[in-house]
Order: sequence, then C-alpha cells, then structure tokens
Amino acid sequence: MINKTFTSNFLVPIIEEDLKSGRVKEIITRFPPEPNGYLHIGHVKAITIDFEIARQFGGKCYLRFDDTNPMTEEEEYVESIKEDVRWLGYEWDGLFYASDYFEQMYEYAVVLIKKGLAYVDDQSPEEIRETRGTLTEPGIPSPYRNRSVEENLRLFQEMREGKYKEGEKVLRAKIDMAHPNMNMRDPILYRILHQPHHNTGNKWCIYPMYDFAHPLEDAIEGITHSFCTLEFEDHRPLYDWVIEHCETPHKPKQIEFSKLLLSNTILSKRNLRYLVENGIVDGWDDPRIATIRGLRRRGYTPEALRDFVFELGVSKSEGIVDYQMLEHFIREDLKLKVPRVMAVIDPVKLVITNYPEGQIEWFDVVNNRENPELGMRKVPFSREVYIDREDFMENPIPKFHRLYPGNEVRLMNAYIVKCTDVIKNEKGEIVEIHATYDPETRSGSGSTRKVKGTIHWVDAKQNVPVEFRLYDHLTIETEETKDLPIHEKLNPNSLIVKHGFVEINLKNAKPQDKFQFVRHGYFNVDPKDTTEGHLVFNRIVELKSSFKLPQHD
RNA sequence: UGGGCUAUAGCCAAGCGGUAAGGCAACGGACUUUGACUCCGUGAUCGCUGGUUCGAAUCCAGCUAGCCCAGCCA
Repeated sequence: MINKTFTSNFLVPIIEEDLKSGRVKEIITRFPPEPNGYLHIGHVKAITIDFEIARQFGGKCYLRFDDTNPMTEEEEYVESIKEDVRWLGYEWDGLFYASDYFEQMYEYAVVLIKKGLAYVDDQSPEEIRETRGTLTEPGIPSPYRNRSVEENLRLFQEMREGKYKEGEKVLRAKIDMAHPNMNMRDPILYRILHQPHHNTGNKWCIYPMYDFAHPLEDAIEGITHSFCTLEFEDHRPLYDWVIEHCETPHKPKQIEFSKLLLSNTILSKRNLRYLVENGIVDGWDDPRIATIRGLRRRGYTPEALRDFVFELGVSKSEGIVDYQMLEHFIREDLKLKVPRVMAVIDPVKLVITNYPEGQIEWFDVVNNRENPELGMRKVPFSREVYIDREDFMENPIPKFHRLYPGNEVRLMNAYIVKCTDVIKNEKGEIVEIHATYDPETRSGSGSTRKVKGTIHWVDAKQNVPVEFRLYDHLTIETEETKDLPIHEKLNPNSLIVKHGFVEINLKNAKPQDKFQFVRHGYFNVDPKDTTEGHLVFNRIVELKSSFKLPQHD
C-alpha cells in the first residue's frame, strides 16, 4: 500500500505551524461519532482524514463515542461503528466514551457557575425559544439570569439529584443575549433527561449539550486538532469560549471542512433510517445505499474508499462529487488483484455446428494477464455454449464488432467463430444462434488471425447457474428531485435480477471473493445471499458510464 | 434584511503577487484474445466590477450567487 498524504490543503499548514511554533508536540485527533446510526461514505471521509492526518504527522487518533443524548443512542450502533472503522483498516489509539466524562463535565459546569458564567434557567422550552430573538433581532435576557452563585449552585445540584422534571430547568451559559451569533445567546449547557443511558445507566438525569461537552471531551483527551464539518463553524466561538472559561489544561483547536456529498446518493442519517425502518431496503447493509456495509456488500474495498478520499482532498467549498469518481477507485484497486473470469448475464445458446458432438476441450487460461501471480485455471469448452444477448445483434449498428450474421468474433480463450444462422421461435424471439468455428484459431496455439471482437461465453453444460443482482443507486437524486419525498425519487432499476451463468471454476467461490468480468466491471460474491448450490452474485454496476443493462425484444 | 462561510474547466481540487498542478468525466487516436486495461492527444485567465502594482486567481474596495445558524439534536 502506497503511503499517500494529504497535501497543500488548508489544514495541513495549520498543523505544521502548530508543530513548528511548539504549540503542540504531538498531533492527536479523534473520530467522534454519535452512536445513533450506521456509518456511511460521508463518515469514511471524516474517518480517513482523522486517522490519516494523525498518521501523517506521527500522532495518534482516538475513537470516541459522542454519547451525550440517551434518547437516540444504542449499544448496537457502537458495535457496528467499531466494526466498520476496523473494516476500513483503522485501529484507534484509544477508545473513549464522552459519557465517561460526565463527572468531570459536571465539575466544569460548577466552575462556570462559580465564575458567574452560567445560571439555572426556569423558563419553559417555549419561553426560551421565544426570548432567543431572531436572526435580525436580539434576544431577551431571562428573568433568572442574575441569580446568585449560591442559588445556581444549589439548583444545579438539585437538577442532578433528580428534583426536577424534564424541561423544568436547564443550565445556561451567561454570554450575550444580543450576540449576532445565535449560538452565543446564552446557550443551554445541561438539560434534564430522565432517561437511562447505554453506558451510564440511571446514574445521571442531566446530560450535557454538544456545545458544552464536545470541547471538554477534546480537552480531556488532549486532542490537538478537532476536525468537524462546516455546519459547526458557527459553534467555534462557543467551543473556544468553553475552553477558555473552563480553563482546561489542554487547548484543542477546531477546524472545519466540507462534508462529502455524492451525486444521486442519500446520505442523511434521517433518510437512511427511514429507508431501513420502513423496509424500503433490506437493512443497513443493503447494497443500494451508501452505508459502509452497503458499499462493502456492493464490492468496495477499504483501499478503494481510502484512495477516493485522498483524491477528494479536504476543503471548505461545498460540492457534490460525481459518483463515477468513487467507481474509478474500485476499478483501479481491483484491476490487478482479482481473477478475470467469464460470465454470461443474459444467456442465449450458441451452437457450433461443425464442432464434434460429445467432445470436450479444457483450455488453460491465465487468470489475469497483468498479474501472472494469480495463476491459471482450466475452462471447459464444447459444441454448445452460452453467450450474452448483448453480444449479438441480428441487425448490427455501425461499429458493432461483436457477433452478427456473417461476422466472426473470438470466443475469449477459445476459438474464432462465425455466425451462420439465427433460430427464432414462433414469436420471433431469438432462441439459438448457430456458428462454425475455425480449428486453426485455438487460443494459445499461435494462431495469428485477428478479429475485431472478443466475447465471453460459458459452456452450456459445465457451468454454475447464478442469479445476478444488478445494483444501482436506490434513488435518483438530482436538482429536480431533491425536495421530493423519498418515495418519489426511488429508482425503479435499483435492483435488477438476471439469471445467467458463470464458469464452472466458480462453483466454490466464497463470500466476498471478487472477480472481474465482461467489459464493464467487477462482481463479488455476496456474503449475505450466498446459498448452497446457488450462488448469488452481486455486481458493481455502472463501473462504466456507457454500460447499459441488456435490452430484450 | 444579523452573523458565519464559500466561489478556479461538466465534477472534485492545487495555487498564498510573477504570468493556471493533478484526478474524475468527456472527446479524438494507437494498442488489444475483455469495446476493459494501457498509451498518446484535446479544455479554464480563475463569480462580477473597479483599484493598487512593472506584473494579481493570489492584495484592496464594492457587488453578485450559494451554503449554514433562531433543537432542552449532534
């Protein structure tokens, strides 16, 4: 694996300067997911940046669960997140839970109260909202804003002890109700939630808000550079305020970058959850969605995803990355790594009329011309084979170099054949194609005859019948459809099932084995749908934009 | 209309005052027992308008467009 680095983006110079000036001695980053859902390709960008930047500077990267809201978080998600991060190939230098710091955070809150920088507010959620002001008008200070330190201390203590109901009281920072940045208008630091927590159980009934908790988590762990997405830019002043006034020993620095958006791809947790919970997809690992698990079933490798992120770079401008860029990297990664085998997705029988009946030949075939280390295999050939309907045209369009009446093509790894006849049923559908072969053109015999087209085939008797599942984006997400409800942008072609054949050599293929096939892409054996005697293959579709699903009629 | 941020070819993205890297896609062409792969070739004066300068994508001013913020979510 080549060691790539993030270069001249806007954040590397900041780190280099911090190192040079001695502000920090070692770079420490963290990936801080909230365990309330499964990770997707957007997180892959964050994970790669967090871990690779640390590695690039010889530092450390931690995995921290930002679990400050017991309403939405579950143990199921923390396990899946750990698995997914590991699958991507990253091992954290420390595993932490924000909830383990609740006691320390409480103490920091007390510090703020003592400094007169935080107060308990008795206003209702509605009152707080109404007095926050608007984007253009200042807010109105709470009547409880000037309670004494003693009273605030007592009240906060009582909040912790469970003397109040949810929504009855909150702890707020005392900053500036007229601040142009809404986040600075006395933000809520703690709320009351009589909810059991996946990690702390029933120990707490007050929970810190993100804006208070996150900077403290970073400070406690000694994080030097805290990367997050652009929507937190407005929170940075508050982040710095907390760090400054809590007087934490470590002073982490927050740096924002733009999140990843992919064309035609749903990435919001809310929407993904909707799809899963309403059974529109099979689960979090459905290949039609861009969760890490979905991508994995789809055939993506950790290396491909990582290389993709490196090529994306890190910036602050927001754009939608073309999905084809992601696809490029899986092709690139698999190109030399996997065997190239023959498969027929939409079979039609080809009868070689001048080939002896009952004869079987076994061809020695290299698995990958570019990588001899992948070895050889034997492929059976006889009088009847299957070819893809896509490789035959009765009335060829210009520049069609594959099979059509009177034309010659090479059956890859075998002989050159010439189409002599087309057999149709009463409905006019092609049921069989007849051809003759040229015995002098046996593959590997040194024959120098050349033809323009080469097509895949699979022996009609010795093969493995398979169900091909052609996956595409679940949604058609464009400018026009972006505001429609999910149901109105579902892609009817997101899953197409075809029954075809692959080489007999693949009968023992194992889950997640990958192969390159035909002209258009790769497929991998799907670990979930593999059943005895009936392999189900899952193909990465649209590896090439010009790829079209085979058309019948 | 308050604040924050962004604006470089169809899409990502370098560039940090000295005369526009790279990748993806597309299009030509060569090669080819996968129309794949590989190889060669093809594109921008940098949102707009002024200004400073010998010289600006890079500095200044003024516009314009887009994104984010009024959860006791993160």
